[in-house]
Amino acid sequence: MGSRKVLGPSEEDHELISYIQLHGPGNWRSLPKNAGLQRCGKSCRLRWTNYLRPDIKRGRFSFDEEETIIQLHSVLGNKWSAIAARLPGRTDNEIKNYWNTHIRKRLLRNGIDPVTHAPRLDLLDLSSILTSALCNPSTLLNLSTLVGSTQALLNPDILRLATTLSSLKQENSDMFLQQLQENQLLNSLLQIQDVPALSSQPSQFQNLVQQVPVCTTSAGPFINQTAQIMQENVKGCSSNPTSTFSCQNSQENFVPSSLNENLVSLPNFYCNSTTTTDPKVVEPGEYSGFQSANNGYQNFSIDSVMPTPLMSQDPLNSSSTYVNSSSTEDERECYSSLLKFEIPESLDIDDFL
DNA sequence: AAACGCCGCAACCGCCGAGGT
DNA sequence: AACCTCGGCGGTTGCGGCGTT
Repeated sequence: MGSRKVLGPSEEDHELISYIQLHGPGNWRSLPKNAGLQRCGKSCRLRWTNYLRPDIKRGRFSFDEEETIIQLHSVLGNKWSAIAARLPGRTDNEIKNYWNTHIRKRLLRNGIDPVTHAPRLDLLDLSSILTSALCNPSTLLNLSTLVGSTQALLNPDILRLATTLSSLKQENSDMFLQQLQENQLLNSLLQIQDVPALSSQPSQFQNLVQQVPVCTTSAGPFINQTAQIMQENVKGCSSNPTSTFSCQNSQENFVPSSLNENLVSLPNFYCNSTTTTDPKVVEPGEYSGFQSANNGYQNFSIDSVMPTPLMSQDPLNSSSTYVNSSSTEDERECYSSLLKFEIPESLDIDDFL
């Protein structure tokens, strides 16, 4: 059993299986001695738990399993054994390998940090750009130049935001800066990415958004629109106070999503940025909690500003903001499917909360 | 067709912490 | 408190498949 890429049980495996079938797994340290195996106990245990166990499920991960892994990983982190406990027939090692070779790479390709499951703003350090450009009047950073030079890497909506902020700064920089600092709009914009925290404390975030007053400067309409959008989003996320994770949709076909119903929503950045003219139609009964609550804002929204998996953050493929509905393999990778998500009933949420 | 490089996967190793004695 | 056993995790290894040159 020492050689790799063993597709079938070796003679040593048969001995191990026979022994465990007779005596049970029991004491792994004494097992190889009792079974006459030239292995350490740990090696036997790993071989058994990762390969020889009769309930091991072989073959490619199903899409449901993949979704479950992503969802559980977003909550549990690298606790592979805990994730494996929720995936019957799959081992922690198998899940870990699959994560590292497939899911992790795909999340990275889509601009999602596989560790935090948050959008990777390091690809576009918007916070530092905006802070530098807007909160430090002495800075002579030409944002337009910067935006132009990085245009190929950026999401169009982010470009629009940056350009708007840049022009507003030029038109009325002092007043806008004052408004910005007073209202902490920037912080609000940046904090919105912390969706788990937002979801768990929607009221605080709503208060923060509602603190944004009506503006009378040239930046006013922009800020008002932003605040309105944020409020729309927050309403969706906070209208169900009993749902810790859920992010309610404003659409009529909203399906309540609470842990009590074994449904767990992905963080908000998994939401579809429905900038397309043909938004995903969610059938009644389908889980729609991942959809953006700001469907009315197709040209500008917080959701569309903040990177999502549906926005290709891949510098090599930044041509489209929309869902890539291409090949079969890519079809599996299409995060639109993540809009529909269900945790198996066996999942004990309380265990890891 | 052969050589080469890349990638996926199964398996292993070292370290560490938890729990029991 | 010290020791032992077990289990978990991150990282690595090595083989085989596949595509490219």
